[in-house]
Amino acid sequence: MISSMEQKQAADRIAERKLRDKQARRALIIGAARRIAEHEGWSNVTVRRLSDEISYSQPVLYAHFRSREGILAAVAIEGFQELGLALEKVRKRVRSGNPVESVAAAYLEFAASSPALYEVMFSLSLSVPFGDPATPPELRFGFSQLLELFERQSKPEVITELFWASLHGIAELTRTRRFPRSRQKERVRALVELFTFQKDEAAKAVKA
Amino acid sequence: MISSMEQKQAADRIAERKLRDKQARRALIIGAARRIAEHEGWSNVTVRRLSDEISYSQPVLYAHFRSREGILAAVAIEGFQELGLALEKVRKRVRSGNPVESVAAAYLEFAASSPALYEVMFSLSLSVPFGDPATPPELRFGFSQLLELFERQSKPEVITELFWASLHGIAELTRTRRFPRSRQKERVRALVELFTFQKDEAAKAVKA
DNA sequence: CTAAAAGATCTAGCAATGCTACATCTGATG
DNA sequence: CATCAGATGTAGCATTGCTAGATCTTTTAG
Repeated sequence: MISSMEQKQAADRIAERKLRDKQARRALIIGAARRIAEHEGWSNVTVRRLSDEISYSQPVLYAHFRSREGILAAVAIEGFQELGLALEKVRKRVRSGNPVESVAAAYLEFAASSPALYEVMFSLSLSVPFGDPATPPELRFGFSQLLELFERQSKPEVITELFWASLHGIAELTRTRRFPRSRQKERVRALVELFTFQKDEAAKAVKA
Repeated sequence: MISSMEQKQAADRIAERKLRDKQARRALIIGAARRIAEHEGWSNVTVRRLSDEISYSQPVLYAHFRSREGILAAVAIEGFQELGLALEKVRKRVRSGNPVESVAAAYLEFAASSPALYEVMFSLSLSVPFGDPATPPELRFGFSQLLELFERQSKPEVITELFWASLHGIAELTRTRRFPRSRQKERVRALVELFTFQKDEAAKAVKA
């Protein structure tokens, strides 16, 4: 009886180790994809190149992901997770100053420092409305960080969506070089001004 | 002498006709690409499919465009032209009401009614800063339409870029289904409110 | 009017890609 | 130790963008 128990445990250990190995390899694939994309663009992220990079044959990749697009989707989700964490960090840490400004800067910094990552996050159609329960939690997490900024406003969802859209537009048009980087600071300043609501709207008028 | 003259003219005629034919075929290619993209997505716009569609062999396409991407770029430029015209039309026609609102609605209507066209306009990197003289005039035209909306503001370029970024963000996040369509009207209303500047800022406060 | 030259168009094929059926090899099991 | 299951590799298919060379058509020149 004991022997069978021990065997069971041994089998479990083996299963665990195999799972760890598998997850490690999965992380290796995702990491390679990110690295190549960031240095040489997504068109150079081919299945053959990835299999080379991790020193396995191509079919191994298909044991981890359904398709090439599945790999990109995994990278994108990782990106959303990191973006959410970055925003949360800034929002929680900065007590002084305008939180809207801090979060906006953090968002744009994220997009600018990992352009390929940001690109894949939005070029894919793993897109489901945020309300939908099928939406991966990583996606909702980032949104919720923005939401907290405006929860005191009259229509938080609408304002949050608008704020996100503006940030995304700036990030995207900057990434594709349609906006000159030279005016970026002014753009952010103007954005923050638009989305900073005084408790008393009249205060602004009086001040001016 | 006269005979040689006549020959010259005949040769010109032929050259003209050939040019017309070539342009017509070019338009045919672009049209087919747009149609297929809008119905079946850009991944179905293959060189073979296009050559089928216009009843020519594939190499003919390369007499018109350097590459497949060149075809997409041509479609994108056509798109920018049409967007610019649509905005101009609305801006000039609507005298009553808020021009910012009309233009915003027209922009989003354009993006929503031709999602594939809008997609290719911004997914390609035919992207050069607007200041750059190498930028196709079609691209600058659309921007100039938005610019006129805010030319009385203190920093028209910055406000215009911000407005454009917001519109683009809304369009893109709606197209990829990250925003529920149900709140679209409210989003536009909030956007318009943010970008409508009273001559006297106090008026708003007083009114409230 | 006819032959040569120029130009337009097609056929056929290359290299690269995503993906997969099948063979092989390794390691766990009794 | 033999067997069997699962992991991994080999080899190949269909599709893609693109192009060299052959073929056919039109223009030019004698």
